[in-house]
Amino acid sequence: MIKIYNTMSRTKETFKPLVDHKVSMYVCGPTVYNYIHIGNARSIIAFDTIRRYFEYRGFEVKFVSNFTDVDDKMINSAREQGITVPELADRYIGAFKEDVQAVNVEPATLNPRATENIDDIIAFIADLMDKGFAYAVDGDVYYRARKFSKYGALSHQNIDELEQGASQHVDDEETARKEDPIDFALWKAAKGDEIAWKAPWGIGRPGWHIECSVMSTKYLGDTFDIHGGGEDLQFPHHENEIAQSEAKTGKQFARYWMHNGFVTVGDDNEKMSKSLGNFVTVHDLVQKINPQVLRFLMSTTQYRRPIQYTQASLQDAKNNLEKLQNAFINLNYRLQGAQGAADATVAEQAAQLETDFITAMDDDFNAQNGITVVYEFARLINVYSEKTAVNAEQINQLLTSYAKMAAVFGIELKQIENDDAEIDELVKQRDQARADRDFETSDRLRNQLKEMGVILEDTPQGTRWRKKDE
RNA sequence: GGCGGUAUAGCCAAGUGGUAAGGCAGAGGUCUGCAAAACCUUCAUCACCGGUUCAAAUCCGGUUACCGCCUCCA
Repeated sequence: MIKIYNTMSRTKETFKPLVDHKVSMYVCGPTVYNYIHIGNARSIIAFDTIRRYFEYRGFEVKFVSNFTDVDDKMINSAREQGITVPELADRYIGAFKEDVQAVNVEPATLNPRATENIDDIIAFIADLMDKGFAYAVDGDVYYRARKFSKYGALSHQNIDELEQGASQHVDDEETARKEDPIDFALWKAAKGDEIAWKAPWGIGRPGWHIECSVMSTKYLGDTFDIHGGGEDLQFPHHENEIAQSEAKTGKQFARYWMHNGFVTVGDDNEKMSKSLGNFVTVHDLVQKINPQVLRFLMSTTQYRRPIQYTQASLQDAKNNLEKLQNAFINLNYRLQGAQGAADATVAEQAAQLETDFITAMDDDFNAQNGITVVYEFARLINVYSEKTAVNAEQINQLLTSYAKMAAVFGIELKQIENDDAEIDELVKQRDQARADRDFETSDRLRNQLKEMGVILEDTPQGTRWRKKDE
């Protein structure tokens, strides 16, 4: 039984999908006006891990994540760069896809774009106007938040206690146009010659919140299983999505609300964000480090907990990842000449660990406990690897089971593939020197290989080598 | 002001009543010609104060510090 912490109820609830063995998920995607930073990546990776775990447990997942490809920031950024908004969007959607692929995120089932759904958005807004939940003022359209009685239920806010302008992001001119300061924009009238579409109430573009209501219900149905995003989206974004969607359909919107914690930086553990300027982009980071290390750092903390991004945490992730990879390599290496009988105790222990893994992950995707089981599996494998007699079939079973677990976290474990004749030759020469007990020569050769970034490992089955990963 | 979250070893971190998982780093050891990899051993009384209980990191009350949201944000 998978349990999910539902932000709406603030408790862990047993997950019961709308349709047996299927999960429908919608996760709010980025506004594509620049590269994503590792805080954005955290969210994407957290939900990718959740999605992968559902798949591990045999669910079929329909995963929809949008691109916000028109808004103020898009318009301003495009203007500054002297290109059109669609050009800007195409550029950064391309970059987004490269970045998430680098950290091994499975492609979404669908990545709808706001601008490709304008007709649906207009129809949705028109419906809200008909139902009395929306009103037009000088080409803008606003939602009457107070009319939706459950407004504030998700974030557990009382409308009357919300402090106006606490975030210092209110626009006084806009507030003056609204019936109530709490109302939010569904449609924004075009200023000047900026990108715009024609709607019954005037030329303009959709507000931010409406696109998610439209695209999620369009592709997943009026009611779907899971809606996710960063915890900063709880209010107002997700609150507004609920208000819009449920006012229109009269049905429950998302059934489980999941929110991931932030990546924090600096001594005071401040939230990483574009507006604070304290961010590291995935694009830059993966030039410097193995993307798998970033993936590992991001996916092995429980998704609701914050992650501290520091050099030390990165180094930690690198060491741990290597440890897991080494176990795979060590056992894989024993495949050659494996002729022993299977070990029943080992098989039993492996089965137990699989059960432990499920127990850990079923509890609201507790990755920290899940990864602990993977470490234990690695130890089991290493111990087995050192046995004099091993069984090929058992090796394959262990490796498959182990790799499947690791894959939930987006960790790809694979055999080292060496195809460098020059290195092979040097290794061979060193082996000969060792056989001749000419250790001066063998050590010289080993140092020479080290200079080339090659690590040697002498095992009872022979010497093997691998490139040192920076 | 309102709502919420954190505080566990040098670092990361699990743990919601029964006597502190796991990983990194460190120390010692095994294996090795020496290494590497791996394995074994070792390393904390849980921010503070008070209370409930046979028993609390875990429950209650209070204090302190830090973080997030309150119409840009993952």
